[in-house]
Amino acid sequence: MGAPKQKWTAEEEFALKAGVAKHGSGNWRTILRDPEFSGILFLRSNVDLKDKWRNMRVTANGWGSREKARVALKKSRAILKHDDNPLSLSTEVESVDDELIDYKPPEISSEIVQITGSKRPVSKMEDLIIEAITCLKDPKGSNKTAIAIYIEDQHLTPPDFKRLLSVKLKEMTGEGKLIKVKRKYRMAPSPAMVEGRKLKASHLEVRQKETSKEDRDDKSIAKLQVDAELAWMRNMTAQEAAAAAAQAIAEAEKAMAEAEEATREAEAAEADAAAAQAFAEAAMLTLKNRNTTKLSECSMNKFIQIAQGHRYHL
DNA sequence: ATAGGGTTATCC
DNA sequence: GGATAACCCTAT
Repeated sequence: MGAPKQKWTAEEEFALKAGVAKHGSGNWRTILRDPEFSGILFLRSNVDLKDKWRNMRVTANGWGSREKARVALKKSRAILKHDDNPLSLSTEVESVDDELIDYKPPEISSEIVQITGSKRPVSKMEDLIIEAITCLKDPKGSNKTAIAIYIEDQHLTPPDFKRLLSVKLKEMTGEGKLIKVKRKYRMAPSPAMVEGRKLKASHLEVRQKETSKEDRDDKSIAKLQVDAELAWMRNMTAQEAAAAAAQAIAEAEKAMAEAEEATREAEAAEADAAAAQAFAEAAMLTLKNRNTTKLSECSMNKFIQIAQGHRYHL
């Protein structure tokens, strides 16, 4: 009753080879995060990549199977123990890498960890579905189309994505991970949810504080636009996200004040754009200066979308 | 997070 | 039923 085996496509294999060529064997997570490959390998986890690479390298050689390869390796290790020349093994092993692909050792890249404007890589379809349902937060559940649109919005997806989604939804429903009522899917209840409600309740206090602040006079279109974004933030469920948002709002309002200052001399339309951009920048700065891993997936996605909406990129 | 041993599904 | 590929488990 387990999940059906998902065979690797030629395209996926190619992407894996290219990924190893670029980042080196062993840097599976890095390969997965690379926008160049994430679109193709988005269904695979880092462990999947590792396992596949193992399979590929054993079949690429004379050894027909992993078992034989393992035995052969043990043998050569045993020989090494009594051998005066340790190089005999190392050359042999290195050639394995070189034969399969133009393998480049990982170089120290000084690239800053970047969350670019492009879609984020992920590992598994199941995670994507859970993320979509959670973020859509429809109490009655979300239908397949809504889930598909959400995921396609956030991530690069292959042509047969909808079919894969259908298969996975059915599977997860069968496993009891999802509840399906009238073509709508929602998360199956779990003990952890009790905790979630408490967090949501405590967040209400944060929300009300913010609301009073926003009710200030302001007819600027930019302000309204920002309010819409703030409205979303007030709906965030995760406590961490609420904390981050509160700080982002503080930053944004400061930025707004400055932007409005500029409005007096500039054209109104220009000012709106500047204010909106200032907001995105402030929100992004706030996020960057925080431990972003603590943020919920939903909030991160939404922030990225806001930034993209303002054509602002990290 | 990765490596490697172990297990299961699938194909012949 | 064995070989293989995909998946799982666990130590580091």
